[in-house]
Amino acid sequence: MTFSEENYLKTIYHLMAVSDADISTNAIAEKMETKASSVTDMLKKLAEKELVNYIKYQGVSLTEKGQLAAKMIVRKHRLWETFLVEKLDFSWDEVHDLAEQLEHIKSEKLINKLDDFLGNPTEDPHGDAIPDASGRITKIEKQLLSELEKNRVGICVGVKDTSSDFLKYLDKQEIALGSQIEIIEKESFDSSFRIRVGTKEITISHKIASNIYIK
Amino acid sequence: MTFSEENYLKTIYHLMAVSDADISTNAIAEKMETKASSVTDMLKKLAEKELVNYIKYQGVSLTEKGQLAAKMIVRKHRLWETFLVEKLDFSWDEVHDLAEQLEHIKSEKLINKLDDFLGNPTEDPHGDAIPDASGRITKIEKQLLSELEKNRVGICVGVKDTSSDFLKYLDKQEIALGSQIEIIEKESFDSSFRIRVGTKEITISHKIASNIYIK
DNA sequence: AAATTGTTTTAGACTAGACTAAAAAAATAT
DNA sequence: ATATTTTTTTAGTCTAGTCTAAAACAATTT
Repeated sequence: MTFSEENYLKTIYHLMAVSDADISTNAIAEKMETKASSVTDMLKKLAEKELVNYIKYQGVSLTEKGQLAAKMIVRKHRLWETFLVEKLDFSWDEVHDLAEQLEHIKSEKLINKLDDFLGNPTEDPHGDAIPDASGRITKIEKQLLSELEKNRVGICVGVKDTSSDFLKYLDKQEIALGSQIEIIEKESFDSSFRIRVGTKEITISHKIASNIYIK
Repeated sequence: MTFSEENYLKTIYHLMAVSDADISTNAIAEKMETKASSVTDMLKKLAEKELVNYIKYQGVSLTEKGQLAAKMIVRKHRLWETFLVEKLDFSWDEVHDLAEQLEHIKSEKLINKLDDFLGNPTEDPHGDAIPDASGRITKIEKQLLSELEKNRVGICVGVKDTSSDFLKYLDKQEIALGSQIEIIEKESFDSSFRIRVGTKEITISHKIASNIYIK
């Protein structure tokens, strides 16, 4: 499987995780910052290899085989991210692009040994689940901070948006995985939140609150 | 720089280390298992980028810039090999192909952090020198086992041939980096050697003896 | 010095993956 | 129901890197 094929599979996998319905050519093109015509070409190729179910003009979904392949790429991505943060001391906003490269290294043995070396983690540095060697995923129960009631307290267990900008913002506010967060007030006018992080009190927008997972 | 460009540079670098004279198109083609015409195409491209000095029909050599780039690839290759053996518990005959992939990961920061994580090693698991971040190489004084006199004792500090077959043979004979080796007898008829490795006495051919470095 | 052999380069073709522009199909609006 | 807009596909072009076959050059032999 080529790098490009792997990137398409991964993108379709992530899109399927949020949409249920078949994935459109345009949705893939947009996410990958490429053109719809390029996507069509690749979908034909992936369908030929029985990695996706593709019907002209009707969108695409992963086959069992494609799903497993995609999970293995996600597994690699998240294990490498964990390695970079835990062992090489990278911060959580730096690791995505590097993992995008490392996820294409071809060796089952390597990734399984890396998994063991890291102590078989079930979540990556952003709180996302790491599929095991057979593709099984341990679901983490969590909810968005924005869904929490006033006066409730929770622990930050993940982030929805993993962009560098958002993660740097969280660093600045001293919000990290494991941080205790308490909802002090919900402002109905602009849906912003007054929260306590550790000992500090800060105000965050609804957009921020709806990108933080709490347990 | 593309993967392919990097592979050509690395090959030229390794050929220059053993030959002094300019490197021929055919030598590169043979080492890379490709065709001479493909090599010519790439040499033009590398010359264009001022990574090599190339004159039609006269062979090629690395420029300063090319040399540094090649060293950085070798550095990455050898640091990843060290990581695989030291941290992930791979054996020394398994790591070459994996390092061929990992050496193309693009990030200076990553490789420097990996270097630190490994304790800034100066040699890889085969006893080859690892260039530092600025390309400097700590020369290791060593000689071939085949050049040693009778009754001399030395420590294995490296191997010349790093093929999986040869390394597996050494494993079988219980020869590893750090093994003490004593020359018991040199057989003049076939130039074979009677040696003691640790407590065991074995016979090895001249070919074997001329691929083991001793200090 | 000419002929032969071997090496290297050129010319032209191929593939994967991207692109643009145009055509076809589907969805939406009137 | 027809017209318009949007989405998707097709057709054809481009680039990087490879290849084969032929031509050009260099080295060796006679």
